[in-house]
Amino acid sequence: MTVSKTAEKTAEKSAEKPADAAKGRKDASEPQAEALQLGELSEQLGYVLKRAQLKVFENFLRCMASLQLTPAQFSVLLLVEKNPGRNQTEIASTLGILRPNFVAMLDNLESRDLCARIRSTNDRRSHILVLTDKGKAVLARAKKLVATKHEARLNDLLGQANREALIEMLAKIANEF
Amino acid sequence: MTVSKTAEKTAEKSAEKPADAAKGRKDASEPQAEALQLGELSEQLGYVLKRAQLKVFENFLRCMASLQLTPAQFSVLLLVEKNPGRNQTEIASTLGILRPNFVAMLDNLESRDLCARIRSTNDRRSHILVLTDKGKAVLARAKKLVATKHEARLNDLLGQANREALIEMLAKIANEF
DNA sequence: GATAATTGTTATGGACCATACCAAATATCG
DNA sequence: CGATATTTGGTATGGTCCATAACAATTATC
Repeated sequence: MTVSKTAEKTAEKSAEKPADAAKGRKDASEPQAEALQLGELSEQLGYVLKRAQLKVFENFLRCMASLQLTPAQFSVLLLVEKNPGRNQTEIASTLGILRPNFVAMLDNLESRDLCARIRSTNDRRSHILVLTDKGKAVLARAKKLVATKHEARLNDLLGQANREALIEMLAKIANEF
Repeated sequence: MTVSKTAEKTAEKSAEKPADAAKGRKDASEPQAEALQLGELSEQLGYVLKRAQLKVFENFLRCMASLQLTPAQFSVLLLVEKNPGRNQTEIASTLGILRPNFVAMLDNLESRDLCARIRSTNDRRSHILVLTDKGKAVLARAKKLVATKHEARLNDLLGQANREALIEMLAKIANEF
């Protein structure tokens, strides 16, 4: 997933046979044949979007290494904190997670004592989700890490105004595309 | 992966027991308890980025349904066209695809007669990649579809200037984050 | 009260990604 | 030159994420 800093393994030998293999090549201008042309690719929305997303997730994981939280887990904790008393279906579907896939995720968070399933008394089918005390504490630390080490990089890179414009445009795409 | 248009399966019954279950509830103001609060989630770069990326890929696949090209396949064809005479390792690594995973991808494109592997005479280990005539034709049609049905939507949604600014910012993130 | 719908869950398969390993071909260097 | 290391395409394999079908328990519907 590196790539952008490519050119370190493309080597220097191929794609030339005539009018060049007989010259007195020795020192300068040796390692050409490098650096592929991205061409129209760098203008493709999907391409640059995916690339940016991978980089951002990668950085997120590094920032959260001490708390061992993935972006998806972080979003679950955030949503449960903001919406206490909701069941699994509501939280999962809001995040675009299918209920079957949400089970293992919750098993993980619950085993780490970050959140808990509580049988609802209204509807004994559903499990109400809440954050444990530890979950609240971990989420608080996670927020600080994200704000200072992760989101702050966007400001350093784009500036406050551009950062907000970017988020807004992405949200528009996510909602109206 | 839908979500944004949620609220159609969250139902209308939970999270209320006192001071409401005895009223004369009948018509108006019935289905509350809807619409979870996204909260800080909508400001999270990674969250909105991933959401936007999924939407864009989804739309890309719809636009390319007639040609049966995924975003990854399209990027391979674009790169091979722009850089003829390169081998698998070079094309794959430029796209962030690991060589082992690139094999099946090429098998697919080659079986559809869109591109071909040619044993290099310089280095008989490597396979030079080229587009077939059919591959060039399909790519040409794909470009038109992407331009008119896919990228055009960005202009309709954000406007030309914002579209360019967005691509530029995403590229910056992909390269410097 | 019979039937339909919902909730959490399991099982399962596909797509994508990453690592280890291999044979053939080439590069490197004593 | 020849022994060793490196590179290339490939296979095998496992992990993660995503999607569908099916099921028991519970609740809604009529």
